[in-house]
Amino acid sequence: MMDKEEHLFEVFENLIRIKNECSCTIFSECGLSDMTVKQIAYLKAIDEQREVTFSRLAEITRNSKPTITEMINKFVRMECVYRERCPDDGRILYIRLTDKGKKIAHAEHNAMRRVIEQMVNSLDEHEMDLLIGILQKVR
Amino acid sequence: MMDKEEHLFEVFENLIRIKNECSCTIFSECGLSDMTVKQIAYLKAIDEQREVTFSRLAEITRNSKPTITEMINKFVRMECVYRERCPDDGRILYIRLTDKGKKIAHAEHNAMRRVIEQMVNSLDEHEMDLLIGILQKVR
DNA sequence: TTATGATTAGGTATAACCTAACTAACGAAG
DNA sequence: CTTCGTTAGTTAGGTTATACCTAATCATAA
Repeated sequence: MMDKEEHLFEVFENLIRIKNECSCTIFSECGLSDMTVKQIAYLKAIDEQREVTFSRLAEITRNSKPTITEMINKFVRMECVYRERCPDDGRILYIRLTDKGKKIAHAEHNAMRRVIEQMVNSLDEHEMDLLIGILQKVR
Repeated sequence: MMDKEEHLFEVFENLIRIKNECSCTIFSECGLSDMTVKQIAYLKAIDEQREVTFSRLAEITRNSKPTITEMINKFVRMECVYRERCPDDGRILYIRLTDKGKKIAHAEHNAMRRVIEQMVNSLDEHEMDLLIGILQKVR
């Protein structure tokens, strides 16, 4: 049994490697290999909220509003987000992700997609069913 | 087919989630949730080399020697590494990982192991064979 | 006119790097 | 066996950038 565990380990290492390669490709496609984990987390936070304002983001991330302004200015320089004024209330600005911002926020997700696509290409329908059946059992 | 892809995606998301939970557990077991990606990469570099010295690490990481001294002092404060003088040449110091340092360097690896262990517990031998057979086909 | 949302100004702390100068230890030459 | 050049690591001191903050200001809404 130990032997099988080892084998399974190698197989999964391989899959994770493929996934990481995909993430890296996506990040370098955006020309942002040096982005910090925190920055990516912030972009994700912006993505998850809809219609997020500066005050709201300050609340969520537990930072002061000037910190958020600074952060957003940086993201604007990086072309990841833009400001959109609320049509009903001129004081409010929404923070929106650009295509590039979305790409980064979804990078992990998309890397996963690419690996799955590779699977779909490598496996037949029967194997897919088997795989789904087996992996569903793991909790 | 689209439907199966979606299904497979969910199944894998679940596995990755389990793995990430494991990594987080391992990091917080070390009381170091705020470690940077770079620091972990450096610990891994120390782990991969054997008998690594300050000069060698400066070479590998393309930093100056004072930078390495500073970095190692920090890791010593974090109780991740210690210095060991070379018995044959008093000028040379080896950088060694403590148990905590090793734990961090191997965190990803160990998280993977835990997930595999969960698989081994959830699946019978036949299912394991099937799984290995199927996943090996993905390249 | 007061409250609210965002920005600006100005400041602090720390990280992550650097060069130059120093100390300790080795090893070969005289 | 001393001395001198070399090597390994450290210290001192500096730079630059990041990531935060408070207080004050500006624009808009109610």
